[in-house]
Order: sequence, then C-alpha cells, then structure tokens
Amino acid sequence: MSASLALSVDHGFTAVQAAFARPGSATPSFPQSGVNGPVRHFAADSEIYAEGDDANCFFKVVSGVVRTCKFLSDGRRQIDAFYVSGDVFGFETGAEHRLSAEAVSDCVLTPYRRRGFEMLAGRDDRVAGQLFSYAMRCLERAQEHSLLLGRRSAAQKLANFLLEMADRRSGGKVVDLAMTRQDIADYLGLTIETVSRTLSQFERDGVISLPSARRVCLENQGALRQLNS
Amino acid sequence: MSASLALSVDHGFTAVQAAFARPGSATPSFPQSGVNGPVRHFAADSEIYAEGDDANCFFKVVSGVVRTCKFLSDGRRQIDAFYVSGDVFGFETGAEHRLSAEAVSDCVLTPYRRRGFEMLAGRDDRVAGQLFSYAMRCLERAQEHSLLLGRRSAAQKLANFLLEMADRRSGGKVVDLAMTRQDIADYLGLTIETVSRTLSQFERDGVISLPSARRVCLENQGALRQLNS
DNA sequence: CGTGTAGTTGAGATGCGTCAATAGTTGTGG
DNA sequence: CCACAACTATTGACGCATCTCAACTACACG
Repeated sequence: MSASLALSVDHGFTAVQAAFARPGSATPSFPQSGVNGPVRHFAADSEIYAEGDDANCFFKVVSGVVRTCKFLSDGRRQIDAFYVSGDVFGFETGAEHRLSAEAVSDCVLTPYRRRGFEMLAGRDDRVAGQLFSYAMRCLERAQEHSLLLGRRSAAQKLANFLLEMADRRSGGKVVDLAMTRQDIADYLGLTIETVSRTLSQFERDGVISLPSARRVCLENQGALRQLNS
Repeated sequence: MSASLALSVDHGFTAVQAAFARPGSATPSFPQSGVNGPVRHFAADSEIYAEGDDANCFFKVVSGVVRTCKFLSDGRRQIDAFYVSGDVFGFETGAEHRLSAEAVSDCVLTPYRRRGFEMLAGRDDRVAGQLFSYAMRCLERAQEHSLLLGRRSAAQKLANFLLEMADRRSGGKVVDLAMTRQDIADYLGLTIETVSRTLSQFERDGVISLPSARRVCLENQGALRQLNS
C-alpha cells in the first residue's frame, strides 16, 4: 500500500473528509464490494446491538439518529455519543461491543461485516485510511465529551450541546432535536429536570426560543458560545 | 499489504497487545527504522507540547508519567489521560495538537516523526495495525473516562481511579502515585479538597491505608470494586 | 530554622439531584 | 370531534453532595 494510510492529511483522507463535510448525503463512501449488507431499518428506541454482543459488524448511518450507551447497575444510563447520517459507529478491536447502540429515531443503517472489511482494508489503503479516520473522529469526540462532563456547569453543558447539534445539522438557527430530555440528560450527565430548567432559563434570557419541546431556535448564538468558551 | 491491518484480532495486533500487557517493558515495539528520534528527557511539570502546536510528532513513554490536558478560560484544567511506560500519545489527524501534554514526573520519551511514520506505515502493515490499535486503545479509555465523569459520585470516581492505577502498575496492592492531588482532581472532575476528604474517608473505612500522601495501599480491593460496579 | 509547596480538615454556601405535582403532546377508540 | 390514556416535559420545594473559602499540618529544601 502507499503512504496514504494513517496520518496523511494531504491525501487518502480527502474522500473521508468530504463524506463528513456532507453528512446529509447518503452516498456510501465505502466501496460496494460485498462487505456491506443491504440497509437495515430500525424503529425508534429499538436496540441495534447490546453491550457484550459479538462485534461482527459495524454500521454507517444513512438516515435517523443513533445513540451508544452504557447502563449502570442502578439502571441509570450514560450516553456516549449520538450519530447522525454519514457517521460510522460500532467498530471494536475486541470481540465484543463495549457499548450498546439504540435507535433514537426511526433510522436506516448500512451494516459492514467486520471480517470482509478487514480483507478489503488489506487490499485497498484508502479504505483502511477511512476507517482510521472514523476511529480518530470518534476519539476526538470522546475527548471533547470528557472535557465537557468534567468541568462544566449545567448551563455550559447545554450551550455546548445545542451548538454541537446546530453545527452537525447544517448549521441553521433552528435545531430539531431527535432525542428526548432523558437522552440529553444522559448524554450530559444531568437529570431531565435540570435540562428542562436550564433550557427554560435560556428562553427567559432570550438566548433561545422553544416553539415546541423538540424544536430549539438559537436566538443568540454568541451568548451560547460565550458560555461555552 | 495483507489482511492484518485494522480490525484483525488474530494477527497483527498480537505484538501490540503484548506491548500493552507489559507496560513496564521499555522495549519499543515500533521498528527503529529512522522514524523515531533519540529519546528525549523532560523534567517534572515541563511542557512536552502545547494545545495548538504543530502535530509533527507523537511519543511513546519509555519511563515516567505524562498527562494530556486542556485549559479553560478560567484557568481550570481537565486532564484527559495519564500515560505510563509503553503508552503512546499525541497522534492527530489534524495539523495541530488538540490537547497539551506535560510531564507529571521526570520522564523519558521516544519521539516519532509523523511524516516518516506514515511512510513506514505505508510499507509495513504491522506498523499501521499497531498505530490503529493505539488509537483504539485511546478511544476505549476516553469512553470509559466519559462514563466515569458523567454519572458517578466522588467515591466511585476515586475507587475507579485507584483500581486503574493499580492495574496499570503491575497490579500490586501498593500504588505509588506520580501525580498530585490537583492532578487527580483535574482528571476526575473534582476539587483537591474532595479528593483528599474521600481518600481520608476510605482510610477511616479501612479500604485503603496511606503510608504517605503519594503512596496508597489497597487494603480491601473488593470494597473498591463494589463501589465501582 | 525558616520558607514554600502539598495535603488535610472544617464550616458554610450552592448547584444540582430528588421527589412530587402539574401541564402539554400524541395516539387510540368511541 | 371529543375523551381518555400514556408518555413527555415543566415547575416547585427541599435535601444533599460537592464546591468555596479558610485555617492548619506535614514535608522538602535551602
């Protein structure tokens, strides 16, 4: 293989970067060489795989939203990440999935068989580079998430969350949230009550407006960014 | 290249896994093909690289302990991870380091030039697989860390931290901490006072003993694990 | 022996969690 | 179209875990 594998910024990554830059485009960026199965549909709240399941395949989101999470013994939940169209999730180095994955909304996913994909990655360095890039993207997000959870107030967490959602979904002022307050709370390490109260406070401050519970208009993006600095 | 690149569990990863399993062994697992420079020494608390620096190279810890962290505008700090001998840190897909890295104790590091490493990874799929494995290890740790920060009490955080440190340093009952209380606090998203109080409480409960501030004896590992469940 | 840094401990303040009641939203069936 | 149930979200009152501020102790180093 050529030098384009892992760390190259100049080439090998470009196709992947393009895929990320256009999350709305459902065009699969992995070749259709038999490693990907037919798309699969999941109803909202259904389980895609559970913690401990064999990690036979990983997925690319075609449409809808997916969450990966862990459950604690007391039944509480920590959501690790949300994935929207274009995102890839579920690859592992070990034999098992360390997190479970669930459909937040109805969604369509392309499954990739792991064994087949290894073969393909072995033959095509662009595929290998893409996979590495997806893994690094996940790593970057996980690190950002740690920072957010460790040292920020509820208001800062929510400001960051809203901006993240706005950025990912084409950046408009209006953000339609696919997830419930409970999902948001479990992602940010808060309770639904605190999420709700904080959003209400943002609305009172004129920073956002809430036409409906799941629709948020960012009225003052500057204020949100400042909170988040 | 062969099929051993990215996701193979059976081969390609074995050398890397061995390297992780024996963090104490300073034998570099990357070939000495001119991509690694001569080892570099860093005094305790010195900066290895800063957030925003060009990500020209990444490092492998030969001896000592390293922390990667981010600083907030108010001067507070979130430590993303600690790295001990055998660990690799600092690789990026972007042009810049997103976190800064500092020596917790005096330490010795092997630097790897990124450009040179890409070339090598291009020629040798085992090298590429190792790099992928290191990235995935980082990802797994970052995800575990998020879980820890999001939904756990101070006691649970510290129990988890102590067990993690014990596991990484040959697993004995006695753990010598290289880091200050401030480091621990910034890693766990707590204050030094809470760290100190919680450790004192553990000692009163007979779960640990503290022969000195930096030395911890795990007297009841079961109790720690139970807290952590 | 004095000085500086790291760590411990205490008292009080507060942000977020908990519990509980209320309101809004969605879907179903009459 | 309305009634009802089930679920989701909001709001309030109160408690508690952790933070903040401050004093004190322990240890290292000149």
